Amino acid sequence: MDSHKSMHIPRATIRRLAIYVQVLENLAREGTEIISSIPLAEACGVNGSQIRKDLAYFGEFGIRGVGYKVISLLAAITSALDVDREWKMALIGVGNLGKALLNHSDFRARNFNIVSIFDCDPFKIGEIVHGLEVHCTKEMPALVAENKIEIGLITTPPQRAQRAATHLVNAGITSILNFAPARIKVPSHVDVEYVDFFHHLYSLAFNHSATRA
Amino acid sequence: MDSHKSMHIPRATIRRLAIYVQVLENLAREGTEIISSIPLAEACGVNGSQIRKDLAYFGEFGIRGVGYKVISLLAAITSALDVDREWKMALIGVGNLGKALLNHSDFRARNFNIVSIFDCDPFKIGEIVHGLEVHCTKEMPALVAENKIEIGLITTPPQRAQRAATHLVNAGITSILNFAPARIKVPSHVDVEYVDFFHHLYSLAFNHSATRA
DNA sequence: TGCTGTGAAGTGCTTCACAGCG
DNA sequence: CGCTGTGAAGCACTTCACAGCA
Repeated sequence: MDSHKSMHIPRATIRRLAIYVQVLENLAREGTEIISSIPLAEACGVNGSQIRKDLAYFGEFGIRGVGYKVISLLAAITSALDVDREWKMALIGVGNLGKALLNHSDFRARNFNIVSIFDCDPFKIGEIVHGLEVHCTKEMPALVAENKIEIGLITTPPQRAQRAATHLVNAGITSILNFAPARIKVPSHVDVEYVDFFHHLYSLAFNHSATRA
Repeated sequence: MDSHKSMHIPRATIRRLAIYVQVLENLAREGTEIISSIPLAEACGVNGSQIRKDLAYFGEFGIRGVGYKVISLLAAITSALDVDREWKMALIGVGNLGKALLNHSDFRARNFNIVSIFDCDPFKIGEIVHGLEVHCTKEMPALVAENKIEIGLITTPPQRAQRAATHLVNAGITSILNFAPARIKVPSHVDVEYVDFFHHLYSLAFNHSATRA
């Protein structure tokens, strides 16, 4: 394992690191101090070597013959993911979903903060929602620069998701989390993640029926 | 492609079918009648042969030299996924998140209906939330059987997610959608999907930092 | 002629198996 | 002695390339 910075890290590894964080946080809360790869893997629902290999992309964090210190492993992973600092976010689409997210206190707890909100409905612009003024999308470039916003959340209806994405990209945003049930087209340097729990319900439905076929 | 029922279908294919449904629904809404695999693939963010191969697991739905009829392909996929019928669901954990989901009208539109809700807080039991009475988890086996519930939604805090899962499994549920930020342990015949958008934020954060390193 | 459906080739991730260290 | 870290083997999914049909 040579210079960790230069090598390609699988997408699948990154997704699992988020799981490890979740499980390690719960272990830390319960007071577990040391854990070895196999029980940690079981708690995460993966294979033991998987964890060791995933971690190896970033360095050596374990103690041979012993295991991993929960607290310091957690710190190492959050540092590797760069989620041990503040991230500022913009939200576009102040409807039901947007408001529900603004009420979601976990953002602040994890240092992912929504600092500007936007809508294209003239009746909503100027309204104060959860302490934030709803801005017109025209003001996005200025506010993104001014507030050092790095992530955009799309919570519009599907018809307006593409327009919202384009606004974000034009404002200089390169990381987008899209809650709208629509795929969006963005330049290749922009990174998009999709959140849609109907996808998960569809998987459950299919497997349910396949299992009982 | 012989008898479609018997062959193994990759998890990855099922996940993509949900994307195809989403995109086809939007195409249908915009009035597109026919689409061929390559433009459909672009709209979905995947490769053209990927779509053709995914569909081949279930049958032949295209017209050679022409493409796919949007409406009938949509019907074919929703039928293959078994999401063209009603699914009844139970929700455990009537907190902020649980209430937000109960208000989420898309469930009804897609025929995934929450028909019973549970909590272990004695102060909440008996309360009416969105037209449903909050039940004690003890009543779960009876209500699951009576209402023919097939899917369980966990919206408890992480500490109580495992207990909620165990209640669901004991009540005969074999499909669980877990919104709590904790992994749960269930027997191998039970299928669990996890929804946690912090996982997606972590991916965005990592890629953001990696790209600019 | 154009696009689907599909075997074959290619790729990347997962798991194994064990050397190496605490 | 036990568990980590890691090359090598295995497996699953993706992409290619084209035969075959409308």
